[in-house]
Amino acid sequence: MAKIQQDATTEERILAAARKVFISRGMAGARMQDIADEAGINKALLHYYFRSKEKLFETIFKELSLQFLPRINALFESDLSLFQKIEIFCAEYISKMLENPFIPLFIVNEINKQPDVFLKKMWAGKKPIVGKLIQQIDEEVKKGNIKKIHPAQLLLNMVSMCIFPFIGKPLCQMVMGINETGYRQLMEERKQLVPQFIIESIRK
Amino acid sequence: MAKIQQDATTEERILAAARKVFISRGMAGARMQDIADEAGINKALLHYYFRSKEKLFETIFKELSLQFLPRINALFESDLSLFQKIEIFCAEYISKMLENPFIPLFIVNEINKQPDVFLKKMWAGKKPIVGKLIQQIDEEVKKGNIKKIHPAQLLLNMVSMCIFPFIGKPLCQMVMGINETGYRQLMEERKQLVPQFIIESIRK
DNA sequence: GTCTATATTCCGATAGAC
DNA sequence: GTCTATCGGAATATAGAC
Repeated sequence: MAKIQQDATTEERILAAARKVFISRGMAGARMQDIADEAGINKALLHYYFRSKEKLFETIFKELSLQFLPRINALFESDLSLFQKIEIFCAEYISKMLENPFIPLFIVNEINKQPDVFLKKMWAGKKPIVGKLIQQIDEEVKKGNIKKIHPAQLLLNMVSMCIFPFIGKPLCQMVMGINETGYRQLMEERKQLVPQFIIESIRK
Repeated sequence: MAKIQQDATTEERILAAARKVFISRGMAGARMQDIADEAGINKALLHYYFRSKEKLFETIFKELSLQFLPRINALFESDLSLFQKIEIFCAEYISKMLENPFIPLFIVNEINKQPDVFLKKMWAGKKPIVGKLIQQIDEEVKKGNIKKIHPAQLLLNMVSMCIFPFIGKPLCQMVMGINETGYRQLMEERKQLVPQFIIESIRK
């Protein structure tokens, strides 16, 4: 059942296969045999390229969980206005997740399984920088431009509305009774709708 | 490492232990040995009471995922106003999750691992009934009481803001740099804040 | 009902030929 | 680099004594 592109190098084929299997089954549920089958190679070759299942997982997790961090940090630390940051964040983030709807659940899930050392090992101190954004929210409140709100709550609302619909995708589809197309339409709409929703709720 | 109450029956001790282990590690990550240790009994007894790991998991998953369904359906199908339903749902749901912060991720995660047959087997047709709530939103829009919004989007916003902060708990704590107490305070605040936030965003 | 001991299957990892 | 064959351990499940 090898579905990975045949023209890629072996290492690239392994990575693509590992990405697919780890995302859909998680570290504990993934099998090296499945990854090998998916890559169209032998199990032993996995260990030749990556010493162990853990090392392979580490590679994939780092890649997936850190891929958007530079862009997010650049956005949040930029000199754009608060409203502009909200609009851009929602639109970009939802677009990215539409390309790969199962990545957020994969990441959140693995983080929860290893609350302690995990992140220090995987992220080595890297994390989203929200200081300036928080400060901007506080300033807008003080200036009287928006309603009084705890900055962390506003940030949490924004992130929740962007990410949860992907984390709960199957559940959403079942409850709403919609198919793949209906789901995608809903998500496309949210790129504009979520920022509107947030801005309406905080403006005076 | 038996931490379960000693006065309970063996079956109850097994269920309590299984709940704890399955919630924190998931079906694939859980070990029958861990459940036995947690219950303070022998591995073989698990198979005596529940034929297999799968049967035991099924019992726990059904119990946890269906426990709030009757109350939610009763609320959504009631004759309360739209705003009352939003207020009660958020307050009750956040309260319940504060007692057991890891249940939502457990459920969402397992659902995603078995998109197809899983729910039919586990829920057997049961699911949240949102028909009347959707209808109420449509009516309020038509009456001109609230802004024009797709009912599914409003529902999705509400559910996202209630559930995601628990699903992403460790991530939230890390990004915000807050401890357990700070996190709980934030969640307590959200019981009032989320309904306010929603109502502000849709009222004209 | 509860235990110890054991069967059985599965899976990550390695050895060694090509 | 890539394969086949196999080791060794871990995990689910069962047998059988008490």
